[in-house]
Amino acid sequence: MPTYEHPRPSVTVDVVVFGYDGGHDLKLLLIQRGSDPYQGQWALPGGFVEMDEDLEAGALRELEEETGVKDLFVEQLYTFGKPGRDPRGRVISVAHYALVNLSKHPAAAASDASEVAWFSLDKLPELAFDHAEIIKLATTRLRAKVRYQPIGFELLPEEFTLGELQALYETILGVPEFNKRNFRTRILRTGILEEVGRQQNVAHRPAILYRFNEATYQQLVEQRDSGVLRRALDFEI
Amino acid sequence: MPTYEHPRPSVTVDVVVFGYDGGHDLKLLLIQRGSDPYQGQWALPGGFVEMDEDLEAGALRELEEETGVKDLFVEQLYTFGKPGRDPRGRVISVAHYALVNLSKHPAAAASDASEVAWFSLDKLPELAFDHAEIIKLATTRLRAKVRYQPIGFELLPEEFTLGELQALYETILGVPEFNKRNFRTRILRTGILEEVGRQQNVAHRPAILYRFNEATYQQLVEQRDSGVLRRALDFEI
DNA sequence: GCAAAAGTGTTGAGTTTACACCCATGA
DNA sequence: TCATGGGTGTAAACTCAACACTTTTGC
Repeated sequence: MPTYEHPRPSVTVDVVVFGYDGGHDLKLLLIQRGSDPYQGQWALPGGFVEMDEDLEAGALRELEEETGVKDLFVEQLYTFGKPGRDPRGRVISVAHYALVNLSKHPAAAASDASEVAWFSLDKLPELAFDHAEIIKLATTRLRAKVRYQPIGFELLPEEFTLGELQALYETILGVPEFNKRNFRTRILRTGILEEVGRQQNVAHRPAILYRFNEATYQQLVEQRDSGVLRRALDFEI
Repeated sequence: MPTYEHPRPSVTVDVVVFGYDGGHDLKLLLIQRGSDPYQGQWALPGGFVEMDEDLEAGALRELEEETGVKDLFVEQLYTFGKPGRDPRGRVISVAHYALVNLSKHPAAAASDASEVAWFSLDKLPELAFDHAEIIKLATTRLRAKVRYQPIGFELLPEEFTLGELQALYETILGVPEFNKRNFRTRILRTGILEEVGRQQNVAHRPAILYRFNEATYQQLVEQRDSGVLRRALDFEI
């Protein structure tokens, strides 16, 4: 059965971009739609995938075209394909999420789309299509993932203090504040942080600056994969 | 920009079906391709998605058409879209994985495809397209997921003993054997098992039969979502 | 000296691991 | 009575959570 006998849906790639600037909330990058459907409404950056590009590459391309933001961590999230989710016809969207540190990637500049802005994750505007649902799933995934994989580091500058790291975790997970002592012990125990210096010119004891050590992390992952199952299972729930 | 201005890729849904029959290995359901490309080679069940059907529904439809297997747990896995993964042109595959207990769903009967068979997961034939890669990802996901979500129950009959459950976990995770005492304590502590009787006619002390209690599980999930974060984070690695 | 945030010691409660043992059944 | 798998008691090792305390800086 050759391909051309089949009706073909359109395929888009959309990106949920989380940004962090050290504050007490996560930001989300949205664009204002310049044309119908949903003209004038806010939506996720994204667009139709090209015939000769990988999905992730398409996501990054659309993101740069529409918002000017590039060079960030991106990962596939889920594919949304319910018939009727787009009034133009059958459109299947391969959704991605991305993480970015706002101090490295300054204010997104528009080009394709009429407007681009960062919104606080808990003060989002009304969204086009099923994008609210996509964002909800991305948020859930981010919260789950940050607890067992060091993706949080993508949201921080190259060098950071343990206080900053802890504030980030509290922000992502939305918990009030957890015990400093125990947070430090846990993070440092993993060995994935590397000391790189000390804070300067702060009106308190200067904190040690750390950097994420990817090599050590990879070692840990391999150790785990190649046996030595610490706990057989863990219905943490 | 209306949809029809864009070139459209084809979209397929493929399913990695894991089966378990109580033995010491997991099985995988494959079909032998009846036409080119890859004619005669083994491949995942799947096919082109219809214009008016949901992705998951398409996966289940193709699965039933090609193998006769139906009524099983299915979940989206990942979308594979590298250009060149299908010699017919741009084909994007939304891969799913499914779990099935072989005693409930007897030998798959062919219809569309020329042949259908269950293979042991560690003795797979050469596979068409990038299906080996898809299976690898599905296996990784299954192993990860079974450790924190009770999906294992989909692979067992309605009622089962703790011994059977433990054997299943050992099979999925590929570990030699873990401590009986501790496995039992952990599973029972969660409260998601419900006693339903006792084994009959076995040449040893009859085991208690259990059933998975979905209601209790849902309660646990809600408890977790609505606060009471037991551990703030857990770089288990 | 004071405020502010960094960083540390410690202890009781709780959890995990490991091993040894007893139990009920059919053959 | 034996073999087989089901099921339990428990103690030492370890981990977690919580709290109070000391340190270092700029002003």
